Amino acid sequence: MSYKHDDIEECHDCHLIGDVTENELIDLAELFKIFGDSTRIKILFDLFRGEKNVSQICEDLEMNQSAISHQLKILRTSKLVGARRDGKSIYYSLADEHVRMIIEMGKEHIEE
Amino acid sequence: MSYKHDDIEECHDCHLIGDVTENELIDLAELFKIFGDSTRIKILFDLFRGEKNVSQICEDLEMNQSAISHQLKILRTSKLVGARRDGKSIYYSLADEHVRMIIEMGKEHIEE
DNA sequence: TCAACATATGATAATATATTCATATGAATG
DNA sequence: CATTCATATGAATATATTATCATATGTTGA
Repeated sequence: MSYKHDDIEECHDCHLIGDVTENELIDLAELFKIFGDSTRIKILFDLFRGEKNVSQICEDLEMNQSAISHQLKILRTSKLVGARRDGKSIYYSLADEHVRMIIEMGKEHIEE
Repeated sequence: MSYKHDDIEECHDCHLIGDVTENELIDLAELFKIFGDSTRIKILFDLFRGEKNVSQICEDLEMNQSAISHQLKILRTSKLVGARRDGKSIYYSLADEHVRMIIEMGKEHIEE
């Protein structure tokens, strides 16, 4: 018996794993992946207590501005953070309660 | 002003982001990273309903045995799944309630 | 309008990761 | 004990990801 995939390519919308479609799982992995980088999760935790501009985040994380901006872009694209401009600065904040919940869960995991 | 990191290397045990140490966040990112791969999350969802052996997982995911085994090893190493041998087969299962909770949360996110 | 500041972005290089193939290990059975 | 089945593992390749550097964009105030 061979377990090779063999490209019979049924559509990912139709293929169920448990009771969830393959596509849904791919999206879910995508979401977890965002949290799965230490720079990004540090940013999220940093924003947990309120909005901050980029310079503040750089100082808090002791990382250079470009690296932070690149990761902020990923967080923005994934709708995990929101941004607002105030003068020269841009203030970032957690996007919604859903994100707070996931982070909250992370905190609990840590504190257990 | 420069935001370069500059290797002043304070210890990660001491550096706080919010009220959490850098090391704790690195570990947490590590955990999320495991869930952040579609093959691994498919395996975890597949195991959500009960233990399965490797061949069954291969069939469910339509993926080749080696790829599955490699990912199972990562899941084992991270203590997210447990394994038990029965004859020639090895049965895998979710390691504990903590894992189930995270997956449960994923399911909710999907079903919202 | 120019200079200074805050942030974003593109290119690159270093590193990590996943899959595949080939093969090894280990159990069962004739 | 040789063969077959189930799984694991090492090496190689392909791909993705991250940080850095250099530079661009956009804002403010002189």
